[in-house]
Amino acid sequence: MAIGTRRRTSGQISGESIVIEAAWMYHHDGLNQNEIARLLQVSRATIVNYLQEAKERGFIRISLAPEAFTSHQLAQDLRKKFNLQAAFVLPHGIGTDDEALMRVARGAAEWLPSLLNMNDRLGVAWGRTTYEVAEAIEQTNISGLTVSQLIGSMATPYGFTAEICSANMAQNLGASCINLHAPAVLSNPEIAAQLRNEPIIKAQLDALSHCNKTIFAAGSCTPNSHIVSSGVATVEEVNWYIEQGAKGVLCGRFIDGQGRQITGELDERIIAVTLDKLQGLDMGMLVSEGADKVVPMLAAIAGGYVTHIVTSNKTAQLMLDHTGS
Amino acid sequence: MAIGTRRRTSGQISGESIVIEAAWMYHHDGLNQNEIARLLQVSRATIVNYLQEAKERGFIRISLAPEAFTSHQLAQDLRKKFNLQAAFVLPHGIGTDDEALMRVARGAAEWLPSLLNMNDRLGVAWGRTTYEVAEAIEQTNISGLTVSQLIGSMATPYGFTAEICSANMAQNLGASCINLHAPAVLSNPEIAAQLRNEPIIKAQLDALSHCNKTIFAAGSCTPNSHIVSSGVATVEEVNWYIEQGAKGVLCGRFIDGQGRQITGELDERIIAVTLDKLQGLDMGMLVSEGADKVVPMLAAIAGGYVTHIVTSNKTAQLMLDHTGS
DNA sequence: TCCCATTTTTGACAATTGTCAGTATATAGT
DNA sequence: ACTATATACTGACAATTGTCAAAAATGGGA
Repeated sequence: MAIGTRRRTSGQISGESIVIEAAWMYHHDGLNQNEIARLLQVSRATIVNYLQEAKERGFIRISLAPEAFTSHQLAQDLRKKFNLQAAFVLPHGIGTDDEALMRVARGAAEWLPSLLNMNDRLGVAWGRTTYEVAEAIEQTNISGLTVSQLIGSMATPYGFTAEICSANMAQNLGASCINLHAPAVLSNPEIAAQLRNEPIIKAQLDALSHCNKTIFAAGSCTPNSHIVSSGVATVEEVNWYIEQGAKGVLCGRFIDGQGRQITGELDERIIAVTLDKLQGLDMGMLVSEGADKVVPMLAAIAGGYVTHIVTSNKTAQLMLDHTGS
Repeated sequence: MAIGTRRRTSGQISGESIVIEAAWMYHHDGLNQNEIARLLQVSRATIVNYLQEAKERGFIRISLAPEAFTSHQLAQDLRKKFNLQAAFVLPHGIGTDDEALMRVARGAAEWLPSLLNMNDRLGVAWGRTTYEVAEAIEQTNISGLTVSQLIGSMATPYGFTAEICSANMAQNLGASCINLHAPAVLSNPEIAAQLRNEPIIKAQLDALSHCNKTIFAAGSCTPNSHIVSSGVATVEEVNWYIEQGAKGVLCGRFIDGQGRQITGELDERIIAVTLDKLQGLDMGMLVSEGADKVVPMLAAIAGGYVTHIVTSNKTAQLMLDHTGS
């Protein structure tokens, strides 16, 4: 058998089988490379190559068990204090805040597939965090899953759009994707209303109403935050919302400290899901990280949009320590 | 932050967080132990300890991607020839047949959880193979899953019973378990009939009828096979069934080359699911390995009990080469 | 406060794994 | 049949990881 699968003497087909064989022996049988080399009658260096090929081709999957991040004290505390189904708390690490955000995104990417079932309809928001989560998801295949884009697209300096967020996520989850083929913000309420009534857009917005799970980030609500730099709102508009008591941004909508939507002129011009559709779903996964996100996150939780949370231990601690405004 | 999570200066809680941190840095960030040691300000040997602790506590999961075993030529050929949903073909390896069986069992254990959805009802057969599969499943949690025992128990020289097979599997899948609290074989048909009518047993047998997925092995049908040594049937009984054209054994029932059940006196005395309940389900996973299992496996497939198959490349090749009886 | 049992960490050494330039084998083109 | 080119493999050396006995730190009792 071993000789029959020698690579040199074979085509491509059994050629890959010896790679799998080596990977199995190494990772399951716990043999070391010398033993495997002897058994398969090749040099040890070749085994190194086989193992690398197995890694590159994605045959070998290394993941950290979700329990490690949901079971420790900080995660439990979060879960209890905010009445969540589960909290996933990653080490913040010693790096920059940006590195911590990447960690949180990768953590969410690893956790998300295990929370999805066949035939779920997942709504996906837009933002740096969401984009990184989508990118970091490893290829899986959840049968019958549908991914929907919760907010229209913006041309941004960041180089990723809401469409790319949802499309990437759908791609990596093996899901079908419903995009919103519309800009997020229009210049006046009338054209926005017209667009919402276009059959194509109407159908897409309708599909959003039937999402049973969502993933989103909490946006901070300050004149120098993402909502302004991405061009969704002007500084004046944001200041107006702040005056009305806005504490955070969710899918392009402003919310107060209790998570209630604050409606203003801007809301008439936005093409996005309405917040009432996001309350009380089977799952609402809030993925955010950073001191500036604490208040928006608490607001989102208060509004009943959140059942699962992914953040770092640093941010989690700030959330627990936060004394209600 | 790093200093705050130092182990020496803390209780147990943040003590485990540094273990997770090290594991994350190593496996996700791709740092080596020296870099991690420097960043966390401990010696490299300590990092080794942390990583081992993470491994032991199951924080780190290494698995081989199912695609590696379902996508290559042999698996595709099996799938097409026998009209299966999927085939999972593992390397037989250079070891003994017993080692190959263990591999196949572990392969099935790794594949099974990804084929189960919430609220499934999984029927579990009995045998060495089934036992090893159950043992090898890593702890997961499939919500609402129910595991049912397809055949009553036997006291065997092997030290495992049908109850242990299903209980272990349920345990490791985080499922609830319906056991059949009855012996597999009784001394006469009358007492078997009485037992089947006992309310408790009746309810349990009834539950079996509602399984939508099953996992089982094909038993060979010869005087020196498992079915005799386990005490289910005598040599005389097996010989009688062979004369009637029996080619294999499934859940204690004899089947011919087309997978049709051959009924005899013994069937009256057995407490087990009836084979018609196992046909055309959402999933029927056949896990078997060895040259002597080829004919029984083909019979089981012909009978429509099988949608998924797990075996070795050696056995798979024999199945493909087999020229009809 | 000091001491002792236990746990955690460490440094030095051993074993394993990764790299890379060079060699062997297969494949395609004339 | 004979090169040219690409692909797969190997040996020697470098880097990383694992082991283990000894040292440091912890946490209770006297």
